[in-house]
Amino acid sequence: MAEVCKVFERHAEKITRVKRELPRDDVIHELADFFDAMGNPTRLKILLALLKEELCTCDLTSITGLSVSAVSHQLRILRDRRIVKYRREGKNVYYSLEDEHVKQILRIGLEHVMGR
Amino acid sequence: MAEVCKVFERHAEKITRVKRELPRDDVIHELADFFDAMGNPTRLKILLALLKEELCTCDLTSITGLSVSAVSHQLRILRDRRIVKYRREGKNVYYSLEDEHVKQILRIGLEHVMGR
DNA sequence: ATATCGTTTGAGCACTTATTCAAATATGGA
DNA sequence: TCCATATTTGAATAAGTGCTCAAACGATAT
Repeated sequence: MAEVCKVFERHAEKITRVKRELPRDDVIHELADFFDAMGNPTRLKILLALLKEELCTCDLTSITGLSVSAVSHQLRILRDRRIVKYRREGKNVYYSLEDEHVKQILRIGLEHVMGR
Repeated sequence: MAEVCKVFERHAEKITRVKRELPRDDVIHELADFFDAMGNPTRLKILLALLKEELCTCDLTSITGLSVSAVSHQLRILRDRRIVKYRREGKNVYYSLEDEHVKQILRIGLEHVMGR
């Protein structure tokens, strides 16, 4: 790394300013994990389904067409990254989207890919 | 797959409704690719830098602290998925964010991880 | 044309990740 | 208690990903 080109001298100011204004590395990592969680077809399908309404693991299995185990593994990732929340009701565990941010991002993303 | 549990019978209506309202699979894949592109620390750092201003490959190398090659590879992914656009000016290639959707999503995402 | 600078590309490799399978756990009912 | 249903978990594996290195490309200047 760090085979800096001559541009550095000309752009030095700009570069240090941008560097200084950038979020801390741990914030960047956390945000990357957040987007990464939505960046997989299976997990995204789960999230888009939950954008409609609360659903249990079994519902999501039927909706995605995957095995119960596969869905549960993906749900764990979404839980760990606080993108979905859940509640137990008898034998079922119901999942829903964590907050408005998640919903907004899903809607804007949809708009983005639909409109082109 | 498809080892559907008994819940299916009770939730049949709900499930088919959600299924019907879900975007087409190709749309979901495209959207997943979109989020996936932001779901990597290096690429995300590049995007957050570009949220501040237009920058050339070399600037981004210096900002990320990675090799020119590594940055260029990641820029290719961001280009292919239409998350950044670019223009050539002499020997330099300047990159910037594709549109308002991308900027909005980055800002909301930041809000999401910062506020907790 | 030759050289230099900035950038891109392809191959290769270490590392990560999504799914499957088998087994474990949790809840409610007979 | 024992059983069925719903869900979670861990190990294993096949497929995918990010980086490095070496080479090529494109633009400008000499």
